[in-house]
Amino acid sequence: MPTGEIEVYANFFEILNTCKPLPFQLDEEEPNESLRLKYRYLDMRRPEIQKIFTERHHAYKVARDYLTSNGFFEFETPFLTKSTPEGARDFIVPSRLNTGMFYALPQSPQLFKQILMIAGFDRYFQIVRCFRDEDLRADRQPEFTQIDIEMSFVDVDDVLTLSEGLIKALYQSLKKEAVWEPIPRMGYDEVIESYGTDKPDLRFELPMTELTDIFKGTEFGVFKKTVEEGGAIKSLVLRGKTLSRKDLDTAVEITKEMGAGGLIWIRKENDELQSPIAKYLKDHEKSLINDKLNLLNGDIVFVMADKRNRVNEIMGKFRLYLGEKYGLIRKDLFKFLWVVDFPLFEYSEEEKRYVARHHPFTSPNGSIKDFKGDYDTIKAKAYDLVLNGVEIGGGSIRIYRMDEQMEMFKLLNIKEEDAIEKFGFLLEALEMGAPPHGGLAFGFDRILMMLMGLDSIRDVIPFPKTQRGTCLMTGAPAKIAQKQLNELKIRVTREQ
RNA sequence: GGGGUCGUAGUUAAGCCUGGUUAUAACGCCGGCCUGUCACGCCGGAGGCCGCGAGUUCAAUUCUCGUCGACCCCGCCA
Repeated sequence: MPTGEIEVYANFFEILNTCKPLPFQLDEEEPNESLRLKYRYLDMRRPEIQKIFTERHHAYKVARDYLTSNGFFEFETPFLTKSTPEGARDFIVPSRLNTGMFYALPQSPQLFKQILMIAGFDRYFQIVRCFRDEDLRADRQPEFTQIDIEMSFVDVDDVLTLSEGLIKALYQSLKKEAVWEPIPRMGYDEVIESYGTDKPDLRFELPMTELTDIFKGTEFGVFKKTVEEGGAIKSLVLRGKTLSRKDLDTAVEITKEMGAGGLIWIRKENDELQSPIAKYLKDHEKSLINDKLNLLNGDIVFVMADKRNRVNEIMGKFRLYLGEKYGLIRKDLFKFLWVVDFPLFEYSEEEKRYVARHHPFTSPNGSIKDFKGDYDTIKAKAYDLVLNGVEIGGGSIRIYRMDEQMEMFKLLNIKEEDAIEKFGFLLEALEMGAPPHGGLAFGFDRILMMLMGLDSIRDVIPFPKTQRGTCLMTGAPAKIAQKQLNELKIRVTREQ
């Protein structure tokens, strides 16, 4: 007892097991992570870790209760399934009974849940492991858990409303705090133009303001060129902070490291705009900048000019840098945001073609048959839920008609025979009275991590992998016996 | 594939920048003492290929390069 107030008088005792000195002490400072992972069972005895996993347990229950009470049925879908093109790299499992053939572990149960809609179970959910063979990050593991949801006869609004109820229930369970106002929604285009990313951290303001129009007739070479070439000139205004000349130079340097051609700063002091490019700025330009940005003395404006998507991308990163460096981020806040109206397609530099931004079963806004050939502007009925700059969920309304789905494959340059080979079962099912349907999936581990205020997804996973995808406790992955390889008719041609 | 941080007793750290005595501390471990413990106390002790391998140097824990491992980031993650 921590209080030391209770004493036990024993009449008899028996030692059930003994304990060697532990490789690290549980009540002292945390040992380094590799030791914690090697002896995960000892690490997990610590009260902080016990708390994490009891909370995780409660969160499963909250999700199951919420979805069950909303008429959802829980299913299990196969882990040994078929590799699908597009998307993340699959984990592969060789088949012994079918030599030379391979299963793939699912990146998500996407097609199965659509099939379940066609099977007449109008509301499906599953708390399911997903597998993606990509490089790891602080918030990414090769196997992770999703709360996967699919509903029939719904549109975007229905899915968002239902999902919002779930996230609020989880929030309440984890934060022990009553729930807040509706989660705001923003269109993808607006989010990108304001924050330069599709997952903005709204714990601080600092949106970008576009100044391109102001510089229509500028004499400053870089800006002039940008305007002529159809680029964008955008600004961030840092208020109430004092920056030295060195701070400003550092800021310029940072953006260059991020890939910017350059960054201009303008400072308002004594009602004057100071800047390295002040001499190129005409009076009316200065006053337009001043008015548009409502500048006060002491404000610092950072201006970048480049191709539009480049400015957005780099200023988005720079915004985060400023937020972090100048303490603008309110760490105590939880700022949710629905990002809606994603583009249907995006151009893949690697493949030199347009690919589905979400996945190839995502419904466009309207009929695909109205597509006029402009891959860049067509929107999808796809949405993401963002929390403090991290994507914690996403989904879409699906295509539910065979002809539309085939058209989609055509636009993605996927040959008909390939489509049939890969997804024939889905296409066939779509022809047998498939209802309109859609859904989403939450990243369960990420939600737990965020709401518990932890920095790593590994902290909320009982037996996580290291950044190189190994398990320090079991030693996986490992070589297998020659006999096993023989049974599978697999030969290893090159070892590490 | 690329960039970065870290690696010193069982554990957590200091020392390294600026190379040179016996590599320091706390906790843990071992032994002794203590008849009311409960973060016990007191006394004593053991414990180190300073991740590994090269190089520079009269001399490397310290400087350089490589390598292995953990972590962070870029690419990648529909």
